[in-house]
Amino acid sequence: MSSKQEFIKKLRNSNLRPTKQRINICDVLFNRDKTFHFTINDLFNLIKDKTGQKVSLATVYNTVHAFHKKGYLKEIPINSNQTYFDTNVSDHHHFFDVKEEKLIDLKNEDVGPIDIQKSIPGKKIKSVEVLVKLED
Amino acid sequence: MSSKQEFIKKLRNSNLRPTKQRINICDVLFNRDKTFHFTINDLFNLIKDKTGQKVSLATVYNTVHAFHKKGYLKEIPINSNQTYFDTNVSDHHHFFDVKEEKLIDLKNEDVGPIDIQKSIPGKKIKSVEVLVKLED
DNA sequence: ATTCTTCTTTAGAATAATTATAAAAAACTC
DNA sequence: GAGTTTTTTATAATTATTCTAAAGAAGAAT
Repeated sequence: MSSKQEFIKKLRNSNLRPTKQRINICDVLFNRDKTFHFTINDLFNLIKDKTGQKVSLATVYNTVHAFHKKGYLKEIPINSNQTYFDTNVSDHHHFFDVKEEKLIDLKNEDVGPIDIQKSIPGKKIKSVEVLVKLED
Repeated sequence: MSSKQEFIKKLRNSNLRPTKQRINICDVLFNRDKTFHFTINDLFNLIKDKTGQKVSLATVYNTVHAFHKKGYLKEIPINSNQTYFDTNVSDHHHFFDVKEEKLIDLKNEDVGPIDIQKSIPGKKIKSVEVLVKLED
């Protein structure tokens, strides 16, 4: 299946029609080997750079949120003025280089199993995220 | 030592003069048994409620940031439009009840040791934070 | 205590990320 | 192709946070 067909499938699954703009967003997001960490603003600029076509900021927001809701993108819990997303939606953790404001993946093996020994009645665990901040 | 004397000490250590406003902020922050998780806006409103005196938002921001810099407050990495702080500056982790937008402390024993097996040349680990999201 | 200097408070303006709006354009249905 | 629904877009609105500058309070020196 060509990557364009995959994009269309992802969009349809997310209840989005496959428009030119959204295909361009997909092209930047999913047409890559390695995991991709980004802010909306990063993505907005990369679309212009890579596809030569401008997509409005509102469309970028809407599309990213739809993908996030569907599970094609993961939001990374981090303190920053901007929200960070990750195309790697598997269960994994992150380094955050505070100085450079850059994220680096940590494989699950790099951290080992995390066993939460406390529970809250009526609540279940949705996710466990480890953030390792790095300094020089 | 009275709590007021402690507040003054904390303020001096943070390079802040002990003003009436800042003492009121300290009163809400540090005059309590349990750990306190808050946003700036929470704190701003609690000062009015508890002390009956209004402190300007700018002063709350400035004071909280000075305490954070000095290590009297800890910032909690979490995805939210607002920044969360914690008066418990010891090494510990958090539950986050997504629905209620509420944080709950996890003792270190509740999580167990976290052994990061990967390292980045030239960088050292500043902190390791575990965030466990809860759902119903 | 008085004067002088430095720091602080404050309201309001500025900034920046995000969300909402509504009219024009594109996609889909028949 | 005609009609309906969705989408895009520029722009406005919202919200958290930071900045600013003038008036007030704290600290130091006398």
